[in-house]
Amino acid sequence: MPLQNDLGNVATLRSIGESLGLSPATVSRALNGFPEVGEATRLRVIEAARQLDYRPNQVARKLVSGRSGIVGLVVDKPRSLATDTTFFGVISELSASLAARDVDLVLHVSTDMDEVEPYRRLLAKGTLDGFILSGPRPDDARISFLETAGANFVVHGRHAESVSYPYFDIDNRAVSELAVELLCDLGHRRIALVNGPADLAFSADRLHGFQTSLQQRGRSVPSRSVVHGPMTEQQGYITALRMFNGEAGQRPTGIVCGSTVLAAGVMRAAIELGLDIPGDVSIVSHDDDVPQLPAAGFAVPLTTTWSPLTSACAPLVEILLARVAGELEPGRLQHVAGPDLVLRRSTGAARDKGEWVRTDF
Amino acid sequence: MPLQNDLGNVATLRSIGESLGLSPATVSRALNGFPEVGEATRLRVIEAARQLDYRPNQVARKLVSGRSGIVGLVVDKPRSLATDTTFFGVISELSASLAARDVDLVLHVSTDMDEVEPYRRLLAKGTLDGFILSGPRPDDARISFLETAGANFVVHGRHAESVSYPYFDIDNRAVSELAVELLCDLGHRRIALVNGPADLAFSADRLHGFQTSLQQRGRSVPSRSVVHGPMTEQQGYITALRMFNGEAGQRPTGIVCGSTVLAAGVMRAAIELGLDIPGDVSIVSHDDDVPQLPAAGFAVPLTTTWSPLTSACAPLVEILLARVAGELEPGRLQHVAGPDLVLRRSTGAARDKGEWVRTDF
DNA sequence: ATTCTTATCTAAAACGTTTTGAGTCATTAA
DNA sequence: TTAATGACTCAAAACGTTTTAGATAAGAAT
Repeated sequence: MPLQNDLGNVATLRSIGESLGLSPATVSRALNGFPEVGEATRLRVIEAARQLDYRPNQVARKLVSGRSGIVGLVVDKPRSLATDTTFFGVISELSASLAARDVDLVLHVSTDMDEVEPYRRLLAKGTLDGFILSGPRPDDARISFLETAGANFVVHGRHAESVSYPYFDIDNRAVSELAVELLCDLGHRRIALVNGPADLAFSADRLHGFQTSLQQRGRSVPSRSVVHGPMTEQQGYITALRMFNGEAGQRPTGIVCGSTVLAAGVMRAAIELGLDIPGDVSIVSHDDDVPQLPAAGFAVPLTTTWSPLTSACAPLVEILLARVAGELEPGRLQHVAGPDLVLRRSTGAARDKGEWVRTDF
Repeated sequence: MPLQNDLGNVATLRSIGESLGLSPATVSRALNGFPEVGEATRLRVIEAARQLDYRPNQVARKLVSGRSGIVGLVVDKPRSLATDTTFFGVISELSASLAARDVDLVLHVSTDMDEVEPYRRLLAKGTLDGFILSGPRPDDARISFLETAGANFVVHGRHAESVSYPYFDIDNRAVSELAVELLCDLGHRRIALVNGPADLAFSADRLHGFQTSLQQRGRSVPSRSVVHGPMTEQQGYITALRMFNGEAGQRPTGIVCGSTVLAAGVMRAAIELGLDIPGDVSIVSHDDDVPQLPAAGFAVPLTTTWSPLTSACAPLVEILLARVAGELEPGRLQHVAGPDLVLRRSTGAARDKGEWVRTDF
C-alpha cells in the first residue's frame, strides 16, 4: 500500500494522454522536446501538463533512463571535524548549485573505518547518479573503487598530477609559488612552510611548488623549514613556537601557511613572543574563505593567496552533471583554477636578509 | 542509455532466481521474510544473495511499494549559520541513525525566501519517503503544508502544546523549571532569563516554564528579567551587560541561559565586570551538548540542564521510519524527553536575597 | 499503379521490484 | 476414491517513465 500523497490524483503521462487522446509515448516526447512530434500537438500537451501540474515521477524515470537527479557526498566524520569551519559553507553552496539544476544531494557522514564501504553501499542501492569527492589522497581507495565500479564522480582536487577522472582543482603549486615569489621579492631568504596533512594530495602540491620556486630563486630548503600537520589553530601555534625557538639565524623571516586557521595560530605565537609583523616575520597564508576567520580581520590583516572553497562548488556540479549526462570529452571535465594574491599588512620587506645558517638539521 | 555500473552484472531477483531455479517472486519473499516460503529454500536464497552480494534496487522498490529509503532534511541557511556549532553533530548523528537502517538523507540548504518551496519541490519529485523538520515555530507554514499534502514527517520539537503530527521534543518547560527550582532553593529571588529567539516554539515553552515556576515560588517576574534574541555569544554578552548595568536591586543574582553559547557571553560579561561566580551571580544554562563549547570547560564550570541534541536523532529517525512503514498509532509517535540537571560550580547560594526593587520597567 | 519519403503517431518492451491470483503437490479428512 | 486442507511456488500485473520498432497516412517520385 503506497503511503503517497494521493490527494487529487497526481498527473501522469497516461492521464495527460487520455485527456488529449494521445499515447503516453507521444506525451513524453512532446514534453522532452523530441522532434518527431507535431508542433500543434506539442503545444496542446504542454498546456495540458501545465494545467494538471504534471511533474515527472523521478523514480520511474530513473528506473528506465538511469538518471535519478540525486548525487551523493560522503564526508568523513573524524576528518571533517577538523575542517568543520568550512563544512557548512561548502555544503550550502553545493546544495544551491545542485538545486538550480533540480538535482538533490544525499549526504552521508561516515564513521566507518572502511572508507570505501559507504560508497559501495550507496552505489549498490542504485539511487544515485554520481558522487562528489573531496580531499583526495595519493593512492586513494575511494577513487580506485569508484573508477573500477564505473561510477560517475567528480573530485575536488586531484590525487596525482595527471589523472583520468573529472575534477576541479586549484593550482596548488601556483599557490605556493605566488607566496614564495612575493616573499623573495621582499628580500626574504629564510622562508618556512606550515603545511597541511602530509597524506593529502594538495599538501604535496603545495610542498612541491614551495620547493621548486625557492630553488629557482637560488634558496636552499632545509628540511626543518617545512612542517606538516592538521589544519588547526593549535597546530599553527605550536609549530610557530618551535620555529621561533631556534637560534637567530635559524628563525624564518617569512612563513607560508596552508590555511587561515593555521595562520591564526602562527600569528598568535608571533604576537606572544613579541615579534613585529611584518617587521620580524612576514606571514602569508592561503585563504579558502572561511567566513568565521576572515583574513582581513586578523590582528595584522593577513596577506593571502585567495581561492574560495565555495567557488569550486558550481564548477564541480557542472562537471559532474555533464559526466552524468554523457558528456564524454574528458578534457572538458578537468579544470584547474588559479589563485589570486591579496596583499594586506602581514607581509613586508625583510629586515634580516641572512640565509639559513645551518641546513643540516 | 543507462550510464550505470554494469561491470560484473549487478545481482537482481531474477538472476538469483535463475541460479536457483526459482521465480523472482519467491526470491523476493524469501528475502523479505514472508511466511509462505519454505525454510529450506529461504536459506538457499539467503545464501545465494549473500554470495552474489545482492542489494535490492531501491528505485524499483520505490516504484511499486512507494518506499525509497530516502528522507529529506531542509535547513535554512540564514537561520542555521547562527547554530552552526551544533549543525555538524546533528547531521552526523542523523546520518548514522539512518544508515543503520539503510536509509539515506537528502540535505537541502535553503536560501529561498519562501520556506515552503523546497518542500514542495522535493515532494513533487516523488523520491522521498518523508521529512525531518526542526526548529518549528508557532504557526509554521512548512508544517501546515506537509500536513495538507499528506506527507510523512517528524518534527524535532512541537509548534504547540498539543499537535497531531509525530514529534520528538524535550520538555522545555521542565528545563526552565529545573533551573528555576535550583536557583530558588539556593535562595535567589532576582532571577533573569536570557532566552532564545522569540519566534521559536521552544523559547515560548522555556518562557512559560520560567514564569509559572517562579510564580509558584511566589516570585514576581518583571518583564525586563526576560530577554529574547539570537543564540550567540555576542547576544549573551550584551544582554548580560545591560542586566548588570542597572541599580543594585535591579541586578539579577541568578541567570538562566537558553544555551551554552549564550552562557559563554553572559559569563564573559560577568567576569569583565569583576563579578564573582557564583558569589555575585549564579549562572545556569541549558546544554545541548555542543562539542566546541563543553559546559565543564567554562572558566567557572557551568551548571546545566542537560539534554544532548544529538540524542534526539535516533528517536526522530525511529519515529519517522515507523510512520513511513505505516505505524498508525499516533500516540506512539510522540515522545517528550525530560532534561537532567548537572550541578557544577557556576551556581551557589545567593548572597543578596533581596526582591526586585522595581517591577514597573 | 507502385514505391519511396516524410511527418506524425502508437504499441509494446524495458527497467527491478512487490503483490495478486492462481496454481501444484503432498497430506489428511471424508 | 474423492475432496479438502495446507504448504509452497509461479506467472503476471503493476508502478510511470523512456525508448525501440513499427504503423498510418499523405504526398512525392518513379
